[in-house]
Amino acid sequence: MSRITPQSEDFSQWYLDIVKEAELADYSKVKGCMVIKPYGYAIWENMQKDLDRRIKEAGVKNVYFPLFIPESLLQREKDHVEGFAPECAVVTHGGGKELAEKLIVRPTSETIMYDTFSDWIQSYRDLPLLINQWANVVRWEMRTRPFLRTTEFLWQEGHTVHKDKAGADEEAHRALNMYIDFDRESLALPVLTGKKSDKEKFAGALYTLSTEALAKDGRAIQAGTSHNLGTTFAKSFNIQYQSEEGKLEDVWQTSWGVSTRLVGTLIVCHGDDKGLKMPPKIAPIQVVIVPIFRNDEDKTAILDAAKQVVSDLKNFRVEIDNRDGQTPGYKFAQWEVKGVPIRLEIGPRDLENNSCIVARRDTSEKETYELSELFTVIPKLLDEIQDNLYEEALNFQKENTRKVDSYDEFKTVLEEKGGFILAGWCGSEDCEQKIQDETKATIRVIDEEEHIGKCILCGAEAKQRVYFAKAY
RNA sequence: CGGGGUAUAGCACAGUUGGCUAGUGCGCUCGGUUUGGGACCGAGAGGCCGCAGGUUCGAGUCCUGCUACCCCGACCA
Repeated sequence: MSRITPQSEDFSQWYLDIVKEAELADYSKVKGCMVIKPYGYAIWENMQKDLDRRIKEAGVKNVYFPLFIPESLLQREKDHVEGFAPECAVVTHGGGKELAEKLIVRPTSETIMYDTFSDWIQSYRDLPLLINQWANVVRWEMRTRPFLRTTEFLWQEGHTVHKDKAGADEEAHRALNMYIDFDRESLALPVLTGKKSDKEKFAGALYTLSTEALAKDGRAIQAGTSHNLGTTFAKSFNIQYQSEEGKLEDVWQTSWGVSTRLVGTLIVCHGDDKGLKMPPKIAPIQVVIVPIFRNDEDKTAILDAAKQVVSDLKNFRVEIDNRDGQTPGYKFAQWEVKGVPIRLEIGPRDLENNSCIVARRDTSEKETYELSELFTVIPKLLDEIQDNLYEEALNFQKENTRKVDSYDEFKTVLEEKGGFILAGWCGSEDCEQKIQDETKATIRVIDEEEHIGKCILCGAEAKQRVYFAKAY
């Protein structure tokens, strides 16, 4: 097995090495698409389970809508279609004949869902409508990278319908907070949150809220978004309800989602030169046992001890690596690439003392424990590792978030350090665009809506204070 | 769509001014020695050299035309 390129040498190559060496995914024969392998899929599956629980706790029901969207339906909302048309895959033939109406492979499901929502909703008693879908979507992006940007990706899209702005605002923020909690508690990821600028918001939305993580190469990565769609789609898709007063009113809507990009986010935020570091909460394997033996007697005794450990830790995801033909050193390295939080080494020396070696992936520390105390030690250690990963990521984020007062300083920090840069902004799209053209940095989120200070580019009174960064 | 590159075994690559039998490392199979930080020895299996033409006694190698993929931009979860 080849070694991994160090992060400092070529981050992009390092990333691709991890995806390959940790057996997360392969390139597929279909351009821009990937084959997600069992280990990579298991990570996504664990995220899915965790998030699905949170979604259901909020009273949101799962549904499934078709993959194909009739072209006319997608075109119903002007801003939305302008945003998505260039990246749509289109089906023109079916049953050997040219279709009377082209079908768009969904880039997102607003249009096809909302056309149906207009039938589902008549009265204020039908609201709020809280719907979620786990699905695949296709966006024909020009440049792709496994997990971080693929032509086809898996995601969760929540779609809710409310009586008024207050209802939609509340839901958009509830979803955002759900993502913040999920990122923190399960993925051990600290995120920056806030509103997007108008230029960066979702096509057709009133406003977009975002969670932004910071990769170890200093670039921002959008982890999740939550949109207040206002009444835009209500008007295009004719979704109205009769209020208590008997009047017809437009509904207010939200949509929110996270994707398989989160798997890539884990890699770029937690990974090191040895490979991936999986947060215990969503690690496919939380503890791996590597038995070490010279002969068959040792092997039998050690495997028996290992099986006892598995049963002591039956509430955890524990695996015994009893493969023949690989040396322990090889196995150690391989499980480190895959980011397994805890490794147990059990050999003849340990067995004599009824003990084993416990190695942490996050700190590389090794300690010896009695076999009989593992059932109390391991759960504690897993929590500790989960917390430690969050702390490390948080420190990194803090160290790489800087405030600047001038454009020169902005450019210097961006070039030399990267990370999030806090700066004043006059609110004009011209300045935003110009900064992007000159530096490649974009506004990730708005920090303060009202701000006293100057726009770093034009020097006018700043309306807002925003976080800039180069982004994935 | 611009700029750069690559195409040879599952993967990473070498293959000279054309030369006869297609190479190396990793991985894989078998046998043995090993096993506490990516083991070693030996024996094997595995190829339409991206596709189509052309030049030549002879093409992986030279010429022409395709096609695909990768990297850097523009677009974006």
